Amino acid sequence: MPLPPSASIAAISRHSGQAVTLAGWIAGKTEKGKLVFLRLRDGSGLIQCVVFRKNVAEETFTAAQSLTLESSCRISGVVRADERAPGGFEIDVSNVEIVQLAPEYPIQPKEHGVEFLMEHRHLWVRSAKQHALLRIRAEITAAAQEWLNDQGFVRFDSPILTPCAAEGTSNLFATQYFDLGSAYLGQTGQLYVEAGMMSFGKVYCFGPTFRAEKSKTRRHLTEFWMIEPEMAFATHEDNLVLQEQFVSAIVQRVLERRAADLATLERDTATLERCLPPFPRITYDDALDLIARHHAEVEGCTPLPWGEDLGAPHETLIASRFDRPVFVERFPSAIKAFYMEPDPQRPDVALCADLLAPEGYGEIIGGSQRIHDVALLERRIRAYGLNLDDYQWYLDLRRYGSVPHSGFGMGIERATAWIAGTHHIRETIPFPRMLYRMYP
RNA sequence: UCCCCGAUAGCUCAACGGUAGAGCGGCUGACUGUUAAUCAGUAGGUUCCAGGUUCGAAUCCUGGUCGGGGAGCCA
Repeated sequence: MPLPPSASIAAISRHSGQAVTLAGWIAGKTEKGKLVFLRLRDGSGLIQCVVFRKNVAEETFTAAQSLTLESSCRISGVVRADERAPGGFEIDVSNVEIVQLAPEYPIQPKEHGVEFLMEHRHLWVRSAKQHALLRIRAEITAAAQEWLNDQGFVRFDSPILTPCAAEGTSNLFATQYFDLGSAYLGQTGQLYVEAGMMSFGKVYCFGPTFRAEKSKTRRHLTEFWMIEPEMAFATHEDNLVLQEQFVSAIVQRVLERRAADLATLERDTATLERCLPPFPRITYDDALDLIARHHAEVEGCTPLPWGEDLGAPHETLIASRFDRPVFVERFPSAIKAFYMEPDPQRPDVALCADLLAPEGYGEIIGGSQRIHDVALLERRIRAYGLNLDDYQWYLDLRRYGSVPHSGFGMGIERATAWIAGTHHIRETIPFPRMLYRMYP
C-alpha cells in the first residue's frame, strides 16, 4: 500500500532519527556498486538518500538502481545527520516505490543554450535556479499585496478585455468581441483603478497586462504582471513616499524570507540591504545636466535636448550614480500620458516620476498625480487626438466628487529581475511571452 | 521595425573547399561515500530548408525559416 509523504524535505531536521516517507522526483543519482545515492527533490528542498544493498530487499535495490533523472517515487527510511551529506541530513533508505519511471530527461546538469531551455520551459522550471527565482517572484507578489492590504488598500481588479486604448500610445493586441467589434487586451488597469479609488479611497489592481510592441530586449515581455495602487487625496509627494516605502518593504521581506534562494542565485545582497527610504530624487532637468556631464561613462549614451525622453543608456547612467533606487521626476508633459497633472509652478512638466532600479535593471515603476479638473482633462484628451466619447466614464470621475489623486504601476518581472539579480526578464515569469516565443 | 550574430549527434561544441569528430548524456559492465563521481566498452548524423558556384560544399554565394544579442517603445 503506498504511503503518503510523512515529511517535507525543508523541515527534515525535525525528524532526525525518525522513519519518514518522502515523495518527490529524482534530481540526481550516483551508483557506487553496492550502494546508490539518490538526490530527491520534493518542491520544498533537496535531500540525499542512500540505499545500501545489504540493508534492503533485493527488489528495493534494483528499483533504486533503475531510477532515472526526474522519475517520481516514494522513498522511506530513517533521517540521519551526516556531515558528508549536503544539507547535513540524509535518508538511510529502507524502501523505494517507483511512481513513474521517466525516459531520458532532456535537461542535463550542464550548460544549455537559451533556445533549448526556452523550448523546454515546462521542464526548466524544475531546475534549482529557476525554482529559486520563481519562489522569489512569488514572495514579491505576496509581499506587495500584503503590504498594501496592511496599509488599508483594497484590491480592485481592472478588466483585461477593454474597449479602447487606455493611454492611446502603445500598440494593443486586438480580438473580436462578439457583435461589439474589437476588444483590446489591457495595457494598464490605471483608468479603472481611478474609479475604484473614488469608491474605496485606496485601491490597487494586480494582474497581467499586454503590450503589442515589437520589443526585443532583456527588459521586455509582451505579457507581464503589474501592480497598480491608486490613492484619493494624494499628491505627487505622497505618491513618492508611498513608493519608496512599498519597494523597500518588499525588498526587506525577500531578504528575510528568501535568503536561501538569493544565495542559490548568487545574488550580491549588499545593494538590496541599502534599499531603505528615502530614495534619492532628481528632476528631468537635473537628469539632462547629469547626462551632459557624464554621458561618456556609458556606451551609447549621448546628451539629450530638453523634451526628448530618456533612453536605456541614460537610465543606466543615472542609476549608476546612486546606491539605491532613484526617482526621476517632472518629465515634460508632452512625452507623458494625457492624464498626468501639470506642475502648477511650471505647466510644461508633469507631476510624475519613474523609479529606476540600481545596477542597470531600468525603470521598475512609473507613476504620477492625475488630472482632477474635468475641463483640463477634456482639453488633454482632445489634444492627444483621442476620441472623447470613449472617455466619458473617465471624465465622470471628475464630474462627481473629483479629488486630487495619485498612483503608480510596478512591473513584477522587472522588480523580480532586479531583486533576484537575473540578467534577463524572461526567467522571472513561469511562461514568458515574447516577440518570437509563445511556446510552451 | 532597424543593426549585428547564429543553426553540425539528445545537449554543448569542433571540423573553415578534399573520408563528419570530441566531451557530456544514453545503453552494457566494474566499484560501500558519491554529490556535474571514476574506469572500460557500445550505439547514435537529411550538417535548418531551397537554389547556385565547384571535379568536389557542413564550409563559398543568393533567397527563405527558426532563434539569439542590442536599439526604439515602455513596466
